Amino acid sequence: MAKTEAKKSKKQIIIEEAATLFREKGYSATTMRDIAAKVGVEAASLYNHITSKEQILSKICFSLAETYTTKMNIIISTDDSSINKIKDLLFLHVEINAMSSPLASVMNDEWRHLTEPERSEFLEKRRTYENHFITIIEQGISDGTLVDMDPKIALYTMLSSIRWLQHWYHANRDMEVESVKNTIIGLLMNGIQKS
Amino acid sequence: MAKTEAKKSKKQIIIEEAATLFREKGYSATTMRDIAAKVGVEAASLYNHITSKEQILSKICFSLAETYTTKMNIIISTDDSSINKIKDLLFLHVEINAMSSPLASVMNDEWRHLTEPERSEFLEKRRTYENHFITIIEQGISDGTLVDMDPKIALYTMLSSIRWLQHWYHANRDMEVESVKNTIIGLLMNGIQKS
DNA sequence: CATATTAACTAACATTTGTTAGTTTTGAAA
DNA sequence: TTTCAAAACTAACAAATGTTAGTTAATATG
Repeated sequence: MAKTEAKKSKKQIIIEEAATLFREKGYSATTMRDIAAKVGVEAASLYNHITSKEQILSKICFSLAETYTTKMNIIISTDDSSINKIKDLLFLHVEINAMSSPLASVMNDEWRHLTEPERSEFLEKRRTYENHFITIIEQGISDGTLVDMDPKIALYTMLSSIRWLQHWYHANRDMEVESVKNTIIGLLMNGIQKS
Repeated sequence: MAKTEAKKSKKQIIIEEAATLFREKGYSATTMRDIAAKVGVEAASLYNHITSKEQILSKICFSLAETYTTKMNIIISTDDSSINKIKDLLFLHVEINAMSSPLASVMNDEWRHLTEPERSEFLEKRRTYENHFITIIEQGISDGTLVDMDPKIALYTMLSSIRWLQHWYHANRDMEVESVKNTIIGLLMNGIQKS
């Protein structure tokens, strides 16, 4: 009563438990009965709250995609330098992947199990996001703050480099969040080689 | 007759077709009937050559793991500088992920569907590989050629950064292999920031 | 208390799954 | 041509899967 924690809807609980299982076993290997057991309910009861297994996946993918898009728009609209925008975006990715609700893992690895038209819609969103990111990198290259390189390769390499967090972080709690953040961003910015 | 190409065993063909499907749809979502169709045979016929679906996955994971281990041992046994050893290992990873037989993708993403005892055996091998890699990084740090940083974080970041190739490369053939290689290694060595 | 809605339950369905059994075809060696 | 093993086939299995139908319990509202 004292606490003002938003009471989670059962639907939300189902989605979160499902996400945990999807990260652990993958979408296809996770059964509705697995999810039901985690929620503490019979499989058939899930259908009072969700309409299909795929809808769960869809909700996960699109809700996180929405988060990325929103944050991206905020960062774009500032008049920060391109290199700072990139740093901000990388921090964002590190945070989402490390804080590791399982959402990141599922969105990145299981989107391919979406069926049409959600699949195309999702890929379209991702493409748009990547294009915005690439534009920022190109600005950095042309204003001379970034090394001249293929921006696409740079983007994929950077984003990919952060993904291990979603699988590893929750198993390696000995590492300090701040330390992980700074090491990764430092590496991407300046490399591992002492100059 | 003129060509001395090793005639592939049917078992090998099955494993390769399966690997392609596993990369595309994931292990669990790929059925024995899918594999059979690709091979051009009925599902039951596969069992004249392999003993189970899981054995296929197992063969894929361990054969590539073997490749990594062998190459690692060669690189370790040279008296090259630690930074050159690291470069060699990164090149190796780029090559395996880019040349992209689907093996890399499957080993990295689907190993968790191995059952015991293969699963533990695989993880053990991976651990050993990583530990060797970390040792090399530590040498580089203590001899002053590498930036002082957590070697574990550095390792995971570097290896992870290369993984996008396994999913993207075969779709983006417009990029030149050499260009991709050099951009990635350059980025990891010196970062994206102009100094 | 009466009532209406929400959400749980049991039972079952139609498919799909990996795999086995038993049989026929293929193709090389004799 | 006969023979024999390798490898294909058809048929079927038991188990597991996502989902629906129909019903009962729980909870909030009048």
